[in-house]
Amino acid sequence: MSKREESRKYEEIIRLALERGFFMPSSEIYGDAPAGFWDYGPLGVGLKRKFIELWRRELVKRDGMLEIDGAQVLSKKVFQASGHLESFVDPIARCKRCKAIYRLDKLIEEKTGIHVPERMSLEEMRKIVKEHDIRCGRCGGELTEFSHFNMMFRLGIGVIGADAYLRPETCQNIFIDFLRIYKTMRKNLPFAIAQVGKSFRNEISPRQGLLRMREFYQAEIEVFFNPKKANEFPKAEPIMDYELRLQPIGKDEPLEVTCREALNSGLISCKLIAYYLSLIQQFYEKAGIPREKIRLRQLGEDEKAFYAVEAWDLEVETSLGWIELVACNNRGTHDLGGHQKFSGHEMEVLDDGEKVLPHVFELSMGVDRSIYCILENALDLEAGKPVLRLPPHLASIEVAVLPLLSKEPFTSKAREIYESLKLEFDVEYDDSGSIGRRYVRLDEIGVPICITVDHQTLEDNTVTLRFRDSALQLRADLEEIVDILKNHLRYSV
RNA sequence: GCGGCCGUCGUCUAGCCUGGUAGGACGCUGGCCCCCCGAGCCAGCGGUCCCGGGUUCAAAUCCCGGCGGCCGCACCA
Repeated sequence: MSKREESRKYEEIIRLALERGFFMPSSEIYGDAPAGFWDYGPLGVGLKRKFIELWRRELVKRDGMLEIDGAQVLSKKVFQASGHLESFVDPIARCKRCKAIYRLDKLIEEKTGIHVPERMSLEEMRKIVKEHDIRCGRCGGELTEFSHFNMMFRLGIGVIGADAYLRPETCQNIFIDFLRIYKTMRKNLPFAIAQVGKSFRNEISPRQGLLRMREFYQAEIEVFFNPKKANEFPKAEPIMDYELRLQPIGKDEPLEVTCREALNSGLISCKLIAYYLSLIQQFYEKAGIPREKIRLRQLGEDEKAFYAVEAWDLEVETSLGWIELVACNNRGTHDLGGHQKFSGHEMEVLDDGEKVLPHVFELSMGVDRSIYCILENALDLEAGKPVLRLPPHLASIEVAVLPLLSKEPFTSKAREIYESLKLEFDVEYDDSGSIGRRYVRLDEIGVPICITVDHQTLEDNTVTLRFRDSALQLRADLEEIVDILKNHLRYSV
């Protein structure tokens, strides 16, 4: 694909999204609409719901996870304990003269070569700036307004305006609810808690549509386990021959290695992690992303989040490069340990008579980014007219019912079929314009099957089924329609 | 946040330089036609010209500020 064709793909997705109602900028009719906020339209909602249903099926249900739905506003202490108040932060300074804003740590490292650790105080940085006479790189002005920019949205609760924050990741609910869930849901280690919901990050410069938003959906899974038993994991046996696409630190390309090989060679630290990496890779294959466009890239020390011990990013290749869709982190005891310390509640649990503070392995998925990647992957521009080749089980509209001619008795018969299907399937009725025009329009929004009422229907109660991906047509008796649809639209494994 | 380019019906765009009634294509709606892959004909709908301010008799057009978009830099726990 040429560079021009690549950028065209992104533009085509945006055009399709705006023109057909997948998603749109929020507050777009007002001039002061801030960047990084997007609304899902009718077709986007359907796609997102089905994507999340697939996640629920292939991860939550498959693995017997518990699911919660937590508050988006959490107290200040939650983020003291999680480290976000201190670490989810960039040190910045401003030029007195030209008002340019600099990342202080980056500026110091660039000018002096001094490595600035995460925890260096503003005072220390101010001292270094003074000693080395670091000035504005643009105009040579003096640096001022040393401060931390925290990327969490701060809120004031109630009349006194008590400090609270919109969660920057959904998983903190899982950690702070862990104790009650453990005590009430009768689970033993290892087990997982899942949650899908909104998170909020005050990005400095959000760009590229659904790929970087200030308000976005995450679907997160936190697996609690005893670190001593991370290799005693019978569930992993059936996937030991499954081939992961791993890209370890220092490699430029992913390797196809079975879980068994990855474990034997020490690429992956334990069976538990190999198992969950397999589940997440399989999930994206089932969402229609070709294997060769998926990789699990290991993150080095400089790239990992402040809480991560071992980190793999599931990435998908698009016209815009490799996009990070899922952060797979071993968070160790960072979170339960932090909450134990700050709340005073003991988070240790009994495992075979032994008290352990569970370790946590997470699969933190970006839903909106995934939706973009699925759309881009599905969009076929080769045919001259765009065709959205979504997996049938992700299509917002599953079936369209069309009278061949927009007149009686075809329309009544088609409406009758539409009425009989609309509660069980996501169906649309369309009688506008010519049949060819309707097929093209329905292809563009990814409807996998059309049912056409034609002359023969009136004689023998059969209809034409027309398939999006092949453009093939076949006749079917109305009696068997429901079975055919169910078969074509079900999750394929 | 910085620099460059840009912002006009749902979409793509002409008009901007050189100020004077916002035009086209596609789409959409209705009708005719009665049609299996964007047919044709007729009629119609659709625009705070991104927002605010300034200059002017007059601003889509010129100037300033803001917001947004794209590209590059930076950022992306």
